[in-house]
Amino acid sequence: MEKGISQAVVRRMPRYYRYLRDLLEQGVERVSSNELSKLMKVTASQIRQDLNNFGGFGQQGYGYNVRFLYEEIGKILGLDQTHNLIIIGAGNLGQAIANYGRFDSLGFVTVALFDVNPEIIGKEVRGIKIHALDELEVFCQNHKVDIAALTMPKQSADNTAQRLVELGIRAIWNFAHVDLDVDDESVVVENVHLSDSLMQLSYNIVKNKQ
Amino acid sequence: MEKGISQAVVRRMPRYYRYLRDLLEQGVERVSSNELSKLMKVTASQIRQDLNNFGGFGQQGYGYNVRFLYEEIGKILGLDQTHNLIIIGAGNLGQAIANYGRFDSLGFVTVALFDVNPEIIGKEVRGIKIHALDELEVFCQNHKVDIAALTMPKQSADNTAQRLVELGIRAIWNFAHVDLDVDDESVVVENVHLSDSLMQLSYNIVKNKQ
DNA sequence: TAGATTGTTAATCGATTAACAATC
DNA sequence: TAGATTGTTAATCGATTAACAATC
Repeated sequence: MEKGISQAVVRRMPRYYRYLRDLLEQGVERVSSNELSKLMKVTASQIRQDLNNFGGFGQQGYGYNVRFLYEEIGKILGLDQTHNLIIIGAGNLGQAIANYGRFDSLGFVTVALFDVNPEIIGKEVRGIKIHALDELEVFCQNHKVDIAALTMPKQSADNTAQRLVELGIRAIWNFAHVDLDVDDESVVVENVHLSDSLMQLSYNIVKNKQ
Repeated sequence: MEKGISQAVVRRMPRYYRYLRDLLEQGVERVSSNELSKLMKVTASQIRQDLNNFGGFGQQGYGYNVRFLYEEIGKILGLDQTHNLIIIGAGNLGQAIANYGRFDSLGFVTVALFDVNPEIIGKEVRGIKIHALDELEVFCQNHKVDIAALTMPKQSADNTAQRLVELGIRAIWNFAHVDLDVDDESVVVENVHLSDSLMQLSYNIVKNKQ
């Protein structure tokens, strides 16, 4: 359907979504690309171009209806459906994600955690059970699982990713800091390399100092 | 010094750094842009262009010395110096960062956590004390603090960022999902919007399904 | 209708890739 | 020296911005 939309555009959509929710909460009914551009510090041109990749959501002479646009972007981002999430690696980061309620309100529901540490297997995080990693196959065969968050050491990430692909997972949200080697085109991989981000920060500090 | 280098290039540097460390650990001494390009799945041209923004690290007919290049990129990223980090918001995510030993080995040392919750103030995470947020000013005046990680609810993020800027902090690593309004050009802001990343993932799942 | 603002085409800008002379 | 591979310039590609006709 919407083919060939660049990831540069896609990456900006959540940000629009965020600003529109704020406007909505403030009771603002309509917004022009110009007003939004001032708020978001991007060009009005970019906003109109970005949105028109997905359809004409505005009206000449009026602008955009905030609620309508908010909901449309929600649909574009797939937030109108529920995504079941499992978390592999129930360490601090895994538990942080499991505990983060906001993801639920966006439709991302954590259904299980997995770990290899016998001391935490069987325990619960916010009512969600920590399973043994060995049970991954059985669990995935018996539950609908859309997304797996990998919050585990990088040594076993590649192997686990492979198992997940074979189990027909749709997407991997990878926090392990390797670049996963997933050939299967139908599996979406999104990397969050926190240390890369910290290094970029550090680069900019050093640059600023000069 | 190195002026006008685009963030697109900077963002790729940590990735080079990662691959070079892997090569180093494997005992590889030299690598050509062509070999590296196959490994990293980028063009050799891009590698050479990227690196030459910072200087000529290679040698015609030979390629790049892995150890030398690794160390040079480390310097470019400011990893040859220690950065002191404070974490504001000692919830799951804050504690996950404090517990993550790898940052230490990159020279990012967590020196304190802050929170408003009296139940956790005074406790420790990996030997690092959780302070009352009220003590922020006193702490920063008495310790060298380079980076503040904001792992707190978005409601108070703007206000806290302002306090940090006034305290002369160098950089803010922002996990609160607002776009911080920091005017001061000398303060580096790096945003990590986990929910944005999850929405991008979700977009790509929906797109793939069609 | 007149004014406002979109949707969309055209122009510009920047980033990526290709090519090749320089040189180890 | 000959072969290999960089550093760098030129060509291409894609993304952003500007402009404006369409239209509410």
